[in-house]
Amino acid sequence: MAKRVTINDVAQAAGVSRQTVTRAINDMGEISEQTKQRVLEACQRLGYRPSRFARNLVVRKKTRAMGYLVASFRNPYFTEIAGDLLSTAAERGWHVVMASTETEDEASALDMLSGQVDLFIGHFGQDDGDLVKAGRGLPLVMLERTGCLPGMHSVEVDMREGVREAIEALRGAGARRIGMIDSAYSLRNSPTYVPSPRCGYFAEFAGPESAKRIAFDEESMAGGGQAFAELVRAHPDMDAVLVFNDLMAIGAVQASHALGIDVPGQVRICGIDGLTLGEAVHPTLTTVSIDRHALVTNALDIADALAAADFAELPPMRRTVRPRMLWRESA
Amino acid sequence: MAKRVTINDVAQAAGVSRQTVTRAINDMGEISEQTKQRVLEACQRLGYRPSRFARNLVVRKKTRAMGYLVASFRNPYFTEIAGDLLSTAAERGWHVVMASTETEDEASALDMLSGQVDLFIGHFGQDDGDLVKAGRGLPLVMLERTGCLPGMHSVEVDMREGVREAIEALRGAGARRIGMIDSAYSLRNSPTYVPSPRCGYFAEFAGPESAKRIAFDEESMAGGGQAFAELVRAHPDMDAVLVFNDLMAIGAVQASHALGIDVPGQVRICGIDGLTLGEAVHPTLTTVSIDRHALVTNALDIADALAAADFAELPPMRRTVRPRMLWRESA
DNA sequence: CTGTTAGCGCTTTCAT
DNA sequence: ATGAAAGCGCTAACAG
Repeated sequence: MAKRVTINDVAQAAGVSRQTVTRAINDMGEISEQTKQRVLEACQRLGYRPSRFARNLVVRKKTRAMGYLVASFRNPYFTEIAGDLLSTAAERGWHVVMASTETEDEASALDMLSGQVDLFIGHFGQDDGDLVKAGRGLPLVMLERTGCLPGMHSVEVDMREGVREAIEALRGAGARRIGMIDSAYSLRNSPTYVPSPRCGYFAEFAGPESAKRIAFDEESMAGGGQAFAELVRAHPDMDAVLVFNDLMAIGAVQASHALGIDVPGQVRICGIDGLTLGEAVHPTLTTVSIDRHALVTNALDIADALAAADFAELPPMRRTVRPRMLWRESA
Repeated sequence: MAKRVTINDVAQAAGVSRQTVTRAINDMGEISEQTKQRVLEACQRLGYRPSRFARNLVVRKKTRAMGYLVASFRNPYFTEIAGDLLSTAAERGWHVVMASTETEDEASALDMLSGQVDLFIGHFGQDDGDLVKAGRGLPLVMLERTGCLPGMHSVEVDMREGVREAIEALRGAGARRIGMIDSAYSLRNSPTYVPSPRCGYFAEFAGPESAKRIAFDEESMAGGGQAFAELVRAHPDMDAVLVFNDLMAIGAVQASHALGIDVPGQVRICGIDGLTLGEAVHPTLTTVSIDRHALVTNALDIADALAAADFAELPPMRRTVRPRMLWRESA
């Protein structure tokens, strides 16, 4: 590996001092146009690139950076959050370094980014201990989950309340035999299916006999369609279904056409998330809407608080966002 | 602004030297468990966070970072590219700092990131000059566009060929009076609508009389639906329409239901992009598909080449990706 | 207008 | 097992 071209090399080549080189490349004035050109020409010739680390080290202006772990780029729920986070973070003077945990595991993503950022934000799935270790002890702002270790902060979504409201609303609309389509996400970490928290709340509020009407599949439109077909076949009398997320719910709505099932006449479908995309299907998707903007804003408030304390370990901060029913056509 | 807590402060507080602190916080061994604990406790107490800049400055391992400007998080085309870029970049040892240019303009995004990254990648819209200036002369890898200034590299998509093929295919399927739905994006920078390049190719291949059958609207499903309605009203005899992108095309397909127009029987609809989402509508969307993965891979090849040259100014590199028809049901 | 001096905060030798 | 010295590459503050 050839030695790096530094400001000294350029200074020497141009026959000036380092300081003059600095003045030229940052056009700071106090330099004659002639020498400036000579210096810039030397930079060009030597292929000089200033070290961003050296510069940031010496410049007082503190640049704050957060690492954001994106769970999936295939689910608009996460990309909408990413977009919101990016623009809001920029407004508040944050840089956002992103990593995808779709292919890579969370720990290695944290590990990779730990030298580049001041804190992490994301929807985390791994164990608390692994996370702080991989993150080199940097603060973590956890979305839709609570952590128990020091340095872990969180923005929760009160999904228990959301599910309760949805079940109640479906009942109010006349539904009697409600089913649920759950995510098979747990299969990624465990050999056997474990109901998601959302599914747990469903069981809690929909009553014990409804626990039979549960199907699970991968978190995609196709998965949702699949599970819906399965559920309808096994329980022809089912008159409503709560779906783990909108992506799967949209798949269920699509599948209903192929299966010749009238929605909401025969079966009511209710998703969770509140995606805009839910308006693109027929019938449009009724859903438990999560306020993504509030989620992001709360997370950034925590980030700002941490920054104000120079990222020292602070007592855990917790915020909660309350979802609300978004009544459209499918239920 | 309180002075930053440095390694020296910790060393002093723990009654050891800086090096010992380094050993403790990076668990490097050659240190007694006892002093290590004492040092870590002091770190905790003082709220010490190592400076990532100082560390990166002195560590030999070079970390490479790219700035990626995302045009929109509301169009899956861009988020799919983002996801692909993120995972591929991680594999190749790159960090990706992202900024959204949906709310912020490109120049200020570049300016903001210029101190944090080694090069930029993105779908750029602004003038070459503004871009290099805002990017502080860092190399730019432009997606679906060519730049003329030194330091600008690009991965083009041969959309002229793509549109030619689409028009030909529509003609081959029997279409005679083809229209186009264009993006109104130009209105963002100019006071009056300017046809996009895609629309230019359309005019070139669809013949002069088709130039009357052009409508434009914002790049969204709603915009596509709007434009489709407008076009159908003005030209009831139109038998096919090429749409600027899949998002708008999906909107057009949705609108066709409301308008009672049979697709493809009455009007054939062909999008551009090749989104997976095109399979979620009925009828599924025929489209000119762009290989996003190839786009990203080519961009990263260029990035790697630049990194290999320590980001010195290299002669412009250009790659081209060829789109291909993806024949589904809507045309 | 240009050069000199003095660090930024950390890790790497190399002693001890 | 610990400490001292020597920078990493750059810019701020002052001289001249």
